[in-house]
Amino acid sequence: MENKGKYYITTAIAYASGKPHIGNTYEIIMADSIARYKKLTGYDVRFQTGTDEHGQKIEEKAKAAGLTPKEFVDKQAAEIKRIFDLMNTSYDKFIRTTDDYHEKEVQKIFKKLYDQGDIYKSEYEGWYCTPCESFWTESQLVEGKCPTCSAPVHKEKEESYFFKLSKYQKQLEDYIESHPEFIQPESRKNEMLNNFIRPGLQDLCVSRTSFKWGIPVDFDDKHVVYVWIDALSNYITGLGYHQGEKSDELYEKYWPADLHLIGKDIVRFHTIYWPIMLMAIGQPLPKQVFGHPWMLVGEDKISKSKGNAIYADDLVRFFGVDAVRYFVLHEMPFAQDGTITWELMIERINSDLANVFGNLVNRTVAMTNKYFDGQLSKEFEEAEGDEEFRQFIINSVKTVDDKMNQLRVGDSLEAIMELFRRCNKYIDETAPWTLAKDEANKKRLNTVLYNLLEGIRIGTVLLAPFMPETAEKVFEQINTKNTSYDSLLTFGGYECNKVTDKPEPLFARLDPVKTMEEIHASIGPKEVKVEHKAEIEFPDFEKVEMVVGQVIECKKHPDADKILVFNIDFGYEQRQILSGVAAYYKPEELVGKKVIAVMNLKPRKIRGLDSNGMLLSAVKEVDGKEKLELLTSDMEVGSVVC
RNA sequence: CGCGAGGUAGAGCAGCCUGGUAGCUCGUCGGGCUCAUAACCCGGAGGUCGUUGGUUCAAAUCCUUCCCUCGCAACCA
Repeated sequence: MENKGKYYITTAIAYASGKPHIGNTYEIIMADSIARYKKLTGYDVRFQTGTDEHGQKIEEKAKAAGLTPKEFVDKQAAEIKRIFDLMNTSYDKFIRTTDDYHEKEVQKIFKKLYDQGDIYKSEYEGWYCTPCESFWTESQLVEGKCPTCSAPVHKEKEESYFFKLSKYQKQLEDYIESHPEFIQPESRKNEMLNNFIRPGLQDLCVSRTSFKWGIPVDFDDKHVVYVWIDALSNYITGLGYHQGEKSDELYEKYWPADLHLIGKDIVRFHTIYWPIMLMAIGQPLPKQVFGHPWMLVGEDKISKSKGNAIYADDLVRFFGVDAVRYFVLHEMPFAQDGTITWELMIERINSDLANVFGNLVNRTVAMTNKYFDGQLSKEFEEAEGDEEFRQFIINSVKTVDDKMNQLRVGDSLEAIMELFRRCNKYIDETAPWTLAKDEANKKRLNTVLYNLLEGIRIGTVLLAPFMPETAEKVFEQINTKNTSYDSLLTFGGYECNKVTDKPEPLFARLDPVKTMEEIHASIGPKEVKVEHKAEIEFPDFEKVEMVVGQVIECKKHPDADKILVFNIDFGYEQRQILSGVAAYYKPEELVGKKVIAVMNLKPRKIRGLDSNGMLLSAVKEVDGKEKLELLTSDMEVGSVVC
């Protein structure tokens, strides 16, 4: 096969603060399928992924876990790698931002930018709250005081290094405009230009003094390099880029990247900060950045705190690696968020993988055994419809290629399924079991089965980048070695080897009800993670003053969507209390209700209105939706709750 | 008027850029078939393409009004 040149693809590096859920895992599966497809079609591919291991959050999480940051990220990185391996992803390089060669290069890059005046030392000025040790912006302050503890704040300066993005703004804008394929999907391109670049780029804060777990700035050790320069440069340090010296061969060969595959939330960093960094160090820019959509569970964004997270290893345990790969790749639209639920997963496996694909292979192999003892010959007898069938199969190869070149992975898989559906239809059209009744039709029957096995072979070669293990199984069952991409360009590459005499079903059909029961039994209980608070003494509890009061008046907060403003009668006084229940109640339906309020909570302003207490309510997550009820009482107004 | 995405058959989506008979998968109903994993194949029912007005010979598609949903931001004492 002709060598089409090199192809360097990367995923974003995963933040090593927790276990990646299926939404995170989706990215590397997609990258893997693209990498494998490029390899199949004749590219010299390099595929890099890894972990982002610095930052305050990791520092804190490590502390909470009683580990050093390094011990903590070692554990996390191992877990992330395990999941990537479980998903059978063929990355060539797993980089960790704590790798020493990476740290060294980041320091050199930082120094280089500083020396040439692109990074300068300045001060970040903001409102500082001493008790909370936090900076706040003007707009975050509540009445000029700390929004968390209401303590007075003062202006304070934190020393920081800044990167002069503005210097490269014009150059970047020109690049983006003259390379329409650079940012994908295109809607993101306009977003970047209109919202960030054209209004003028703010200089970027690229160092921190507020935490220690990062790459030290080697000429100013109070500072650590903040995420941008550290994380983004992994794409070149992983290839052996050396600032100011000759880089490794790998770098010379593979850079610039052909594709950075990332989530849509970090498009900005990859299409603004990263290109500017590269311009500043005089390196070529990546050819394309694709911000893929997100995978949602039902209607919701996946989040651990919501408890709706679905993990790759659980999915694999129930469905197998390739079925999970198929699902996430097939189900994710190009530019719109996709949905995953256990039910959808079962449906897809049954209809596409078991019924259409698995069953096709099974019935074809079975007939080959039944009518020809498993071995066909190349003696053919044409009939009407054969040519159209062959054309359809060959056209599918082209369709898949078109779609893959546009990174439309889901559409590619759909085209492959379409091919298999066409094969099933061909069986019906030709009715091999009828041909088999008359020995005179032997040659014709041989032709029909040959066309089918060849269709399956072609479809399976196309499928291999997406479902590698399944493809291997099919190649074994139909006993073909002819699995090159070149062999797909003309119909007729199947060798007529003896097929397996005991075809195992590729995918078992799943009983939706039974499978869901099993899933609930196995996963359900674990999802409910109760986080208990520390034990308290009775006197602590006694400090809380709770009283029954009646709602006299209730209206929406004029400036806050989620908040209702209550006027509540406690018998001895009336109070205004604010509560964030607007999503659950209409104001008028609460008038007259007797609710329970905490009276001695420190008053606080919320978006301009005073709240002198807090209403009690019960909250629980039910079926992924938060359910809430304000607690009420039938007791007289003014009753003390204890 | 904070930013963004979206509203097309019971469900999930494509089509919209570049107007020209509304399409796919699942479900449902009916039929066919018996090689196969009760699978496969064919057909039917089901949509005034969120709403208003406009441009046009022609609008799901272009412009406009309003409504609704979902992210992000702010706010849940």
